[in-house]
Amino acid sequence: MDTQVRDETGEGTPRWGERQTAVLEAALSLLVEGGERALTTAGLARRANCSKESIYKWFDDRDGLLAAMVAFQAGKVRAPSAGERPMGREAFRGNLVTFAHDLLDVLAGEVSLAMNRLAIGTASREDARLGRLVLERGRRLIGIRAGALIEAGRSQGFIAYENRDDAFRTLYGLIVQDMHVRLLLGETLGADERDFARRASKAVDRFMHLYGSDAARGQTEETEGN
Amino acid sequence: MDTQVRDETGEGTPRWGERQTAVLEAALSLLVEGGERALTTAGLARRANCSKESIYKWFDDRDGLLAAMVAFQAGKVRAPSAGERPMGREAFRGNLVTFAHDLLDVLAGEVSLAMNRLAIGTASREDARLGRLVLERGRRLIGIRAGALIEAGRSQGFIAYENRDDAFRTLYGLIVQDMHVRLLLGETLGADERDFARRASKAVDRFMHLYGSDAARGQTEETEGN
DNA sequence: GGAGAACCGTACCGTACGGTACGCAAATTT
DNA sequence: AAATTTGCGTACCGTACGGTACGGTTCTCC
Repeated sequence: MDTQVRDETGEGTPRWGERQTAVLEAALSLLVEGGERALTTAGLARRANCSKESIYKWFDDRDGLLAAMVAFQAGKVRAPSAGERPMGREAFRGNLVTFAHDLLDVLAGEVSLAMNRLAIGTASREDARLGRLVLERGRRLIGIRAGALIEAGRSQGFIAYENRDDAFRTLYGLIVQDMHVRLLLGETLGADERDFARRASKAVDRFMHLYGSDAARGQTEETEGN
Repeated sequence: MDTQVRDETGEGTPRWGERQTAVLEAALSLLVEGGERALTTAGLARRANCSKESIYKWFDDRDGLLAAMVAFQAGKVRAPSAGERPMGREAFRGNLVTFAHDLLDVLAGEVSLAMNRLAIGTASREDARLGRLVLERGRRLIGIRAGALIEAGRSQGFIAYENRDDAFRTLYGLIVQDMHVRLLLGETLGADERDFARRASKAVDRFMHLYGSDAARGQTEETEGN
C-alpha cells in the first residue's frame, strides 16, 4: 500500500493516517468501478473491512468523505513546476509538450474521470461545493503551472500574447479539444486519439503557430475589429 | 399495451402528445433547478399536475423518462444545416462564426448543462447509456453540421486539411476551450468570457490562421509530419 | 345519456441508503 | 493485570424514492 505521507500547501491537509488512507483508496476504487451509486457507506465499509461507525467518525458524513476523496486524489497528482530557469526555444517547446502530455494523461485517467463525474453529477446551479473543490484543487493548479510556463516563454521572447489567461485557455483547447467531456460521457477514444504523444506535439505546434513570435508571422493580432 | 403515442418514426421526432410535452418541460425545469436529486417522480407529478401513474404509463420507468428528456431537449436544439450552396470567403467565415456562437450558446445554456450533468453523473465505466444518448443526439449532430461546413470550405479552397475530424476537433477546442467542463463543475464565467460574439470571432480567426490556405498568409503547412 | 377510456390525487409497499447504537475483540496504556 | 481506547461487525431507525394500486372525476365517443 502506498502509505506515503504528503503534506503540501499547508492548507489544512488533515494528513490522514494509514487506515484512513486505505479507506480513501477503497472509496476511489469503488467510485471508479461503479460510479456514485456504488459509493455507499455500507459498501465502502465492506470493501475496506472497516465499520460504518469509523467512517463517520473520521469523515463526519458523506460530504466530508467526498471532500476528503477530492483532496486525497488531488494530492496524488503532483504537478512539478518545471520551467523556472532560463531555457532555450526547444526546451520551452519540450516543456509545453510535456505539460500537454501530462494533462491528457491526467484527464483521461479513470480516477480523475470518476471524480469529475461525481463532482459534476452532484453539481447544480445552486450547490456545487464539490465542483468548486475539484476546480480549486485540480484545475487551478494546472492553470498556475501552465501560466508560469507560458509566462516564462513570453519573457524569453518565444511567444507573444496580450492576455495570459486567454493564451492558456487556447492552449488548453488545442490540447484537450472535446476529449474530456466525451470521456466523461462514457465514450471511448478512437485509436488515433489515444496517441497522446502525437496529440501533445501537434497541439503545441499549433499553439506556437498562433502565438509564436519568431518569423515575420504576424504578431497574434487581437482582431479588435470583431 | 404499447399502443401509446410513442411512435418512433425512424430518426424523426418521437412526437409526444401535448400533455407529455408539458411533463417533459416540467421535468427539465426541475432538473435545471435542483439537479438530478430534485428530479423525482413524485416531485415531477406535483410540478406537472399529473399523476405518477401517468408518468410510468408514458415513459415506462425512470430511465425511460430520462431518455425521453434527452431526445426532447435534443429535438429542441435544431441545427440548421447552413453552408450547402457555394459561398464566398467572407460568407464562409461568417458561417463559421455563426456556428461557433451557436455552439457556445448551446453549451452554456442551463438546460444543456443540466442534461449533461445528469448524463455524466449517471455514467460510469460500464454503464453510460444516457451518455451515449447525449453524444448521439447532441454532440454527433453538431459534428455533422460543422463537418459539412468545413468540408464545403475546403472544397472551395478556403482552408486545407488532411483529417476532417481532427480539423473539427481543433475548431471545437478553439471555440469552447475549457469552458464546458468548468461550467459543468459549477463555475461562473468571467465577464470577458461571456462575450460569446467576440470569442466566436477570435476562435474562427485562429482556426483560419491554422488552416487557411489563401496566398497572402502562406499556406500553413499543418506540420502534419509530426 | 351512458359506457369506457384517460387521468388526477393519494395512499401504499418494498427497498436502499445515511446515520446511530451497541456488543465484543484486540491493542494500548497505566 | 486492570482499565481505557480503538475499531470491527451487526443490528437498528428514519426517511426518501421508485413503482403499484385504487377511488373518483373529467373527457370522448357512440
